[in-house]
Amino acid sequence: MNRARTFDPGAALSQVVDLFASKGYSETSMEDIVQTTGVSRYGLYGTFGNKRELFEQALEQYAEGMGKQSFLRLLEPGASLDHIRAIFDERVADMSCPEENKGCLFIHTAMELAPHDEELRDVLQRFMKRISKAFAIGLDSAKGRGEVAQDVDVDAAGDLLTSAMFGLVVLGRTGFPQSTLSSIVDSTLEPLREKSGG
Amino acid sequence: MNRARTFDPGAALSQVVDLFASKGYSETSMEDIVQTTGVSRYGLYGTFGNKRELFEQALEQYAEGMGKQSFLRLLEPGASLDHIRAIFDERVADMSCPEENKGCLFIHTAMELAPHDEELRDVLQRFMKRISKAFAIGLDSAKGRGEVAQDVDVDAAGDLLTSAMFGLVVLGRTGFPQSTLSSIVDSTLEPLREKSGG
DNA sequence: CCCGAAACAGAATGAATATTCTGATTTATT
DNA sequence: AATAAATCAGAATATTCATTCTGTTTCGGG
Repeated sequence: MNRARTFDPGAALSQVVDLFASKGYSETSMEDIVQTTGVSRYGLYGTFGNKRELFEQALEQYAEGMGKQSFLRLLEPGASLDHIRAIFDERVADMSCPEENKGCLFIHTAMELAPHDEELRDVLQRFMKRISKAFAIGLDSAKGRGEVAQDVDVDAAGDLLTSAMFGLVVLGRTGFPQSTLSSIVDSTLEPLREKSGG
Repeated sequence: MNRARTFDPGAALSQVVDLFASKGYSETSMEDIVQTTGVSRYGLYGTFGNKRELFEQALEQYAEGMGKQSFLRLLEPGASLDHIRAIFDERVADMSCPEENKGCLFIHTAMELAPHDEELRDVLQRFMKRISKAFAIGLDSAKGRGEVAQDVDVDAAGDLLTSAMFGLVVLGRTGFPQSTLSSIVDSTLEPLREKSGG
């Protein structure tokens, strides 16, 4: 009886995620979203609600994507310091490719929306805690492999790595070269490492 | 012959700095600025140019203020690790006072404007490099006092601390408690410290 | 093959925004 | 005191934005 939807909501949301991650909330207009996704206003509002709700769903898909792409590995038994290093290296690579203009939906949310949107702030905080926890679990696993020093507090180090990741993105956005970002990653991870042959 | 200006441009700019630092560029309207400063549109446009130019001047005043308030100490001969710690603690205190809603004009500039405004990106990069350099000089001084380990590369560590400061602000904005932020500061600075009595 | 419910494309709406304009007001000099 | 230049407060303008509305098109069930 009804006409079928002509777009795939998941695919459209992915494109919306990229837009918001690159430009943030205020600088991304519904017109941008219509143009980029090819979905009509009717479809967007009917499927996702208003802009604010669309952003929330984008944030959730972004977090899920980050989890699957990067952090799930840290929860597996064989997780090593190399896995953690790889997560930072991917982030550095993203930031060193200016034409792709990848940003960070977490930072945009924190800076633009979190202070006056309690719900988004809580959602964001939950996601960040999940990242810290994943780092902590990965570090614990790496400790078991003798890669991380025994005296490292993995929970505290998890928060440290989460925070460090955001700092890295901010420097990447201001155009610092890949070499600088990589050096910061080195400086961040080096102190955690078990000194071999001391 | 002419009527005198009824406002102090420096004081007005200070208020504009606070507005932009708290809410960023897009979310701060000229109407906000008129209301907060009490300065008429005529006065604002006549004195500072358009919004973009006003922002640039705010960014410069912000950087100067940060320098005078925080980083100049690191250039003096007696600079110690405690001075560096104090800079982070002040930042943590700012972020732990939600009603003041202090933000960071550097991060807002990096996330909102730097990718598509080459001039602001270069200005911002210059300010960040200055901060890294100040940290490096402070670390070198602290090294001379035996507080920082001899094998620390102060230039690399300067970049690390700059990046860490931004990560801290992002976590502060998403509502993490002061204890978490302080713990991250501990984890950041601890590896630099000379091990006493080893 | 037709009907109606749902989706489509895009026009319409109303609010917000950056910037400019206007008439009244002030003040240093004559 | 009178003048002219500059400032002021706020109205006017033109644009952009989020959201809603409208007439048209599609397509499953009778």
